[in-house]
Amino acid sequence: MTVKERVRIGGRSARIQSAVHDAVRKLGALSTRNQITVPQIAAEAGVTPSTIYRRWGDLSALLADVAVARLRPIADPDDTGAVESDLRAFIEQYAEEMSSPVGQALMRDVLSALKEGLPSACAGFTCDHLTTLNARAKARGETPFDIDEVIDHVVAPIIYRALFSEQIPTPDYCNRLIDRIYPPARKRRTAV
Amino acid sequence: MTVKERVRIGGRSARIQSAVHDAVRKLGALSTRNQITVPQIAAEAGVTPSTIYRRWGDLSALLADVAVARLRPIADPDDTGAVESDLRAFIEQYAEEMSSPVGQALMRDVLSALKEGLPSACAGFTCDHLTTLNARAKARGETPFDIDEVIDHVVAPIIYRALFSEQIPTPDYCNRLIDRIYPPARKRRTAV
DNA sequence: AGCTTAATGCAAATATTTTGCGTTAAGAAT
DNA sequence: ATTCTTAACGCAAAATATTTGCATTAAGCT
Repeated sequence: MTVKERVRIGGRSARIQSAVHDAVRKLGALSTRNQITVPQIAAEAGVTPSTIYRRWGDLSALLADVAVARLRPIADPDDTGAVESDLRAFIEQYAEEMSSPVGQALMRDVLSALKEGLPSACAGFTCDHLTTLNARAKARGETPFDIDEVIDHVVAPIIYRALFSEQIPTPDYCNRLIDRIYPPARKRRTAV
Repeated sequence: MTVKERVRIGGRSARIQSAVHDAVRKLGALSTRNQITVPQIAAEAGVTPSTIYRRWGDLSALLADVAVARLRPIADPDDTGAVESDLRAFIEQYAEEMSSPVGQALMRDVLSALKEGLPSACAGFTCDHLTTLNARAKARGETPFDIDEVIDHVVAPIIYRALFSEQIPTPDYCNRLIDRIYPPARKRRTAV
């Protein structure tokens, strides 16, 4: 059994990682994906191109690494007081982000890299958020929603349209999807 | 107003297109996407690399061009005698194809190319098939299904899982999705 | 059959990627 | 705090990919 060598994560390695990621974000905002090259990123980050090739392998692996970092959540979804409104607020923001040009580009970067597990890791971020909303619901004594049902019938249609449709998912569209989980009959009653 | 120059589509142009597409398919079967290069494809097709760069622009545009050609349907879905079984048969085959390694690779090729309209064109192929099934239903005097509902709640979950999940959509899973369109109450009756 | 010109081949130039080897510094051990 | 091992990085050269100018081939119209 081979012993795993020690990977160095401090000092210079960390600085280079951060500089390269910042360079990718900056150049990504200024040009399209097929205009970005490793030598450009290296110059912007202040490293030599072979450093990038050695550490990441190729451009698509680097773009995916940065995309995963950007897609990884940094905070829990907003707490709106009830699980239904939590879900509606979360999904509306999620749809806005994922269907924006930046969101679409990040999803493409993740899917384009030939690295098994990346797309499912990103899907896991979404699943984690839904789990957080359900944990709150339970803490409030509310009935949690079916996470698989939300993924199949709310998240999947939104992502499918963000990637494959020329019409981006609107807030109305998202709320209509969620109406299948929370039918709006009570809303009609309170509207009278 | 500029006059569009005549594009030549016969003879040598057609042969080169066919040879290059065949070369991409052949090399795509033998290696992973990041191992394929334009010079390799050119050698396999018997053309010079600059021909490929001039005609397609870059490797990802070529891969997308070939992916679209492969995703474009060549026949109508099977006619099983009733719209529900037509849909079930179509979706089962669609899920099998799209979640296979080849299907996943083709979707990634289409999404990776920075060419607006390609992903939605491919989604259009699916929509066309659903329209065909509904035209048959109407011809039989049956009630057609809601195409948008099938796209959002059957197609989208399948494609989402094919791209983002480590578990591929199974026939059971697909049929459970379709059960939302055609609830299986009558099946329970005949099972007794 | 002749003509115009789009597409292609060829080769050179430019850019990117890969690789060997020396240098720097991360991090463990003392 | 110092020393030691060695992972990560820089540099430069080599290999490969991509781009471009120009000549040749042949598609398609008259």
